[in-house]
Amino acid sequence: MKYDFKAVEAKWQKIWDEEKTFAAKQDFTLPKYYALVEFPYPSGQGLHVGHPRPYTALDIIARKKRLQGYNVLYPMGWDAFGLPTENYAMKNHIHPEIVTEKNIARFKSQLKMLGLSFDWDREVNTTDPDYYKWTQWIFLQLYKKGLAYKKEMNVNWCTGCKVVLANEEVVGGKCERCGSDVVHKVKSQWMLKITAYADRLIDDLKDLDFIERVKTQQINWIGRSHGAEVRFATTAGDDLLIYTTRPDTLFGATYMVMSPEHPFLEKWADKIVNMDEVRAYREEAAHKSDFERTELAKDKTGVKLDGVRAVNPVNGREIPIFISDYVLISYGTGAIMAVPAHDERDWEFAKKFGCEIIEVVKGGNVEEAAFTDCATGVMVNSGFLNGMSVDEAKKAITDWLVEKGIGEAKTNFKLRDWVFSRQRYWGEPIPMVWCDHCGWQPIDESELPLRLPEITDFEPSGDGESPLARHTEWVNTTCPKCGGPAKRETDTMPQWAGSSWYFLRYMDPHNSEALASREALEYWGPVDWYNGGMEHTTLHLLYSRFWNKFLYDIGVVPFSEPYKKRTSHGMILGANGEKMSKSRGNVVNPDDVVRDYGADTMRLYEMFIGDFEKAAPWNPESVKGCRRFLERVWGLSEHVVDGDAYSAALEGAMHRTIKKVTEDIENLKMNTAIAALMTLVNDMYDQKTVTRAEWSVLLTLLNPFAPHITEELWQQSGFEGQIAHARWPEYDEAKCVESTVEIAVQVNGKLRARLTVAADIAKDDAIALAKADPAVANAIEGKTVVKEIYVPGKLVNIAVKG
RNA sequence: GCCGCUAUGGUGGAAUAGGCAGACACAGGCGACUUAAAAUCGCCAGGUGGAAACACCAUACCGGUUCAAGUCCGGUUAGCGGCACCA
Repeated sequence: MKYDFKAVEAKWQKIWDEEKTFAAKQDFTLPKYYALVEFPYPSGQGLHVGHPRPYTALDIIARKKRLQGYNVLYPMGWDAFGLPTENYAMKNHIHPEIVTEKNIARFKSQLKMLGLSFDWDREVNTTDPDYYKWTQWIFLQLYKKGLAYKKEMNVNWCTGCKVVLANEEVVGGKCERCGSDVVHKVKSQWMLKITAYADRLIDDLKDLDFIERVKTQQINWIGRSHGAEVRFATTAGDDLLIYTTRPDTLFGATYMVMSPEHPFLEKWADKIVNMDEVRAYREEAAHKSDFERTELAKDKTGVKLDGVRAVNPVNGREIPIFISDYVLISYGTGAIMAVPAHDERDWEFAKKFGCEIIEVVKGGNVEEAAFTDCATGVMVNSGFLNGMSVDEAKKAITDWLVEKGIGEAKTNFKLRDWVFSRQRYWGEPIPMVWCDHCGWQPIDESELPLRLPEITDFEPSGDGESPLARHTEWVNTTCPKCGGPAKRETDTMPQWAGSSWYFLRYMDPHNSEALASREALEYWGPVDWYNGGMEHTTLHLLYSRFWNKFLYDIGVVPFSEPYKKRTSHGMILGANGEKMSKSRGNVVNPDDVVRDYGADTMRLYEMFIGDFEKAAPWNPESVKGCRRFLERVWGLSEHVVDGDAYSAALEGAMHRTIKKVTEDIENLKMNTAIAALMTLVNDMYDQKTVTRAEWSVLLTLLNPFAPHITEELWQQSGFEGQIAHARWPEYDEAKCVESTVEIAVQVNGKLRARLTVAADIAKDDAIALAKADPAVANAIEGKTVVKEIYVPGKLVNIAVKG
């Protein structure tokens, strides 16, 4: 019979659907496994060949775990709020809700076509009011704990999307999504206090099984540094507070620098003689874009304050104060002590402005360059610190500062609070109300979900106001506190809101009383294995860890980290090795691949394409090889003979393959697992016959990769039930080794012969046999044997001299 | 600038913990079947030289450790990613 993949795949997809074969069981006594892939944004373009790579990989994990007896949760849903849908809706005059519905239908049918074993009864959709009710509920809890606040501030404004962006969404001065220029704008914004979790977001990474680059990227992004805050007296009266990571160099502080935006400048306006110059500089700095500031990084500019000086607290010396845009108002205290001898930026500035350079750590030549090595230096010119190492001095000076009441140890972070307002329609309404008497008030939880009003004019106004602001009938409401007239918040939440907790909803998706029941959370959580893109490392992944920790702190969730394990897949590139894109004309459509070769071939190829973590180019020719392999498996069914044991010829190969495939799947090495299965099939063809025992094992091992064909062959071969309910085969370690092995014989590391010997041959016998080989004898003749090495089962190496 | 990762045939990629480099495929060559082609099956296949046996060279480059290095160490180059005036 011919392998009719279309009929086979349609048949089994229908059966799985009708029988709910892959639904997670409600039996909380079974061992559980929660496998998760990032839910997609249902774009208008439909599925891309990149999507199935992680979906198939975790599908294989999920299917294997089921065969191993686990109750598996492998869910899927839709991260459906967002700008592309809104933009498409505007262009085509269709409501975003309808666009979303259409896109989801398309995505869903494409995912089903791939035979992915998702539990479709647990599908979630972030734009469903029953879902975003809980997104809003979490926001209210954040507000009640003081972790959501509204603040007027300088924010990133995308000129393309006409919307405010979080720091995480700005890449190299451009919008992460559309690539447009990002400018600064002062706006009143809802903020989430992610910085309150900065320490824990770093420290708790330690015990997680995340790939290393994810951990380092999050650590870098959070950017923790340890140092001290020190108060410098000034002749203006106010003390100037600074932050430094090098308090040990305090004796070398020869001037100070304030950020041009520092609030003291205006306060000191009557004392600063050259205030005009200061204001002019500030004006200039404000007009520089982020890009310009970076470009000019090398060339320091600044203005010296005339009329105000600071006092170095360690020696009472008066030192000058400058303003310069190399000091950022947003980090630390917005002012620094400058130690030109031991900081490159300060050194450069000092050279340009003729400031004094005092060496306080010996080890370099501070006239030539700043000496920044902390490991080897010894303190000099530093009073009571002289002779100490840098580390000793840091501790000693910090103690001294505390004792004198002029400073203290301090930890700082690069991480900023999360800008949480977006001036767009297609997002969750922020459930807050402004009352002129009572200020910001949360709406009552009983009023959730606060639904998006049905409007037709959802174009952004461009003036920084949300489209919702135009709808006064929705905006005007009453104050939940005093009952007086009030206005709703018209900004919506960012796209990252709904995805910050979706993994929790899957555990109990239809619960109307809570985001999920306690029992479901306790049983299913945390996620055992989460795979997703590296581009989400400092966005979704960080945000969702933050929300989960918050929900843990308020007792809603019983685990403090949402994901035990995190892996990441490489991109699938076009055949020319470039990123797939319409403009490059190298896009491969999964529909075409499935139509021409079938879902099983597509799945197999996606896994066989290469190292899962690395990018790999799509090779249309190579797809055929995977199809050919499945044809060979199909053809093998004609060679099946009775026999409930392995044949002698294949026994070792069977055990080895089971071991290899079992371990490789667990290590995400799907490509070598498939190679092992190919080798086994080749061996089976060499044997001409396959026993039913061997056949059932082959089908089971292949099932997670190619579920349709294996299900069909299982049924045709008369095995009981569905293969989806079969048991994963076991292997016997002892039977994985062969009784005879081929070993290599080297002379001075050079291969001279190969010998077939008993696997358990003694060292002396192996060496004697090796020496008896003519080629080896020839190579060692007349020379002195210095050393003889025997690596069991691998090789003999004879080292000779002369 | 700082931190991290990567480099293997014509191609994608294998190679546990230092132990036969190139598994498994793709593309290619030769042969069988066929009127022919496709499909399928069998064989060959890192490079150079040689009819062959065989020899030499070979995991980006240079050096080191070792009986033995793709793997470990030092240096260089190229590419990718992250951070980037964060005091």
